[in-house]
Amino acid sequence: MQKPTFQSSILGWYYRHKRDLPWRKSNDPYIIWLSEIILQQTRVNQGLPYFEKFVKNYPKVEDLAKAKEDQVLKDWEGLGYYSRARNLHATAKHVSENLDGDFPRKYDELLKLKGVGSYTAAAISSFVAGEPRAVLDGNVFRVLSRYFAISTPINTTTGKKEFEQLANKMLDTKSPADYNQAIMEFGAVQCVPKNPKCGECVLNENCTAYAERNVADFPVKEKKKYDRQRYLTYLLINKGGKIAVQQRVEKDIWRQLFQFPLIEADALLNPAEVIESINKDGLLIKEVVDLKPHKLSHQTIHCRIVLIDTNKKLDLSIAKDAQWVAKEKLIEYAFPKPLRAYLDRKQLTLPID
DNA sequence: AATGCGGGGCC
DNA sequence: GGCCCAGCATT
Repeated sequence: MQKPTFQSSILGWYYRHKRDLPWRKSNDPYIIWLSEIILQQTRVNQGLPYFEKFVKNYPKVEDLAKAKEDQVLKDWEGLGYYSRARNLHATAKHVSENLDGDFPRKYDELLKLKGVGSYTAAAISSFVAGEPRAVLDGNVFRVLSRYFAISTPINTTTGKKEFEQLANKMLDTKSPADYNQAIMEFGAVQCVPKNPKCGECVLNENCTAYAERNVADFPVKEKKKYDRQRYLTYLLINKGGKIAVQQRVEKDIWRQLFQFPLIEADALLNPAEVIESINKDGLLIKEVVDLKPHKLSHQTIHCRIVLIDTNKKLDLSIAKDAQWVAKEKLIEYAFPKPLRAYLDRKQLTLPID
């Protein structure tokens, strides 16, 4: 039985090598929850500044509950997976209004919250209440699949079930908080996806994949690949110093973020096609800028910005539901990454007019 | 059971 | 260019 060895080795490694991360200083379920939502599918270094920002701007759950949704989105701008921010806000309101501000600590209660799944519920309940629930994230999948040389694909239902059982079996129920932190930290720092230094690993004596010299083959994952190409021609319409801005509402990427009126088609539109498609004369196209293709995990977005001058009398149907925002106020809106990057660059050079 | 959802860093 | 990351919700 190698379970005690596994546990003590990984815990010992953790106490020697753990990084100094701010959320580890807290035992407040609200603070831990903030960090966990931010870190979903996100590397620690990328999430860190956002965590600091949210703790500073919203020190208590009531502060987050009171905030305007668009402000929460603005604070989340650039972090991606924006449904996390919407669920974050909804849950803060729920806890503040229905639970008397008392943030849940038990696994079953946490699981009911929007945006909290089995991983996050296990993490919070074990960290703040010592509940013996094993976390199962990308790190744990990797460590366990290598240690036991398990070939079941981790992104299948059977794989998830098998690893969940194994993870709970390996859990050190005497110190679930430290053990959960330890195995994730171990995966993030030592048992890394590419080129792990197995020669100096505290688990290498009993690691099956290392013994078989096929560490790189784990974890096994069924790959599904397709890369959708999308073409967004944005109309940056300037009417007397104000810019047409609209909010995305459809169930699609960047929902609830802001943008300029756009035409999505099978290709980017050239200026003549833009004029034709909005069916207006008297527009002055001043500039056309193509952005570097923006790669998401599942699609590549090709963006073109067409700068257009118009006048007060012209009523463009494409900007019908838009609000007209002064250039200097654009900074207050949460934009998708490529548009924010464009606006930031523009800011450095010359005004948008 | 499968799919969609962001952005960044690494190789 | 592909892979992966302190996953979750929806269908």
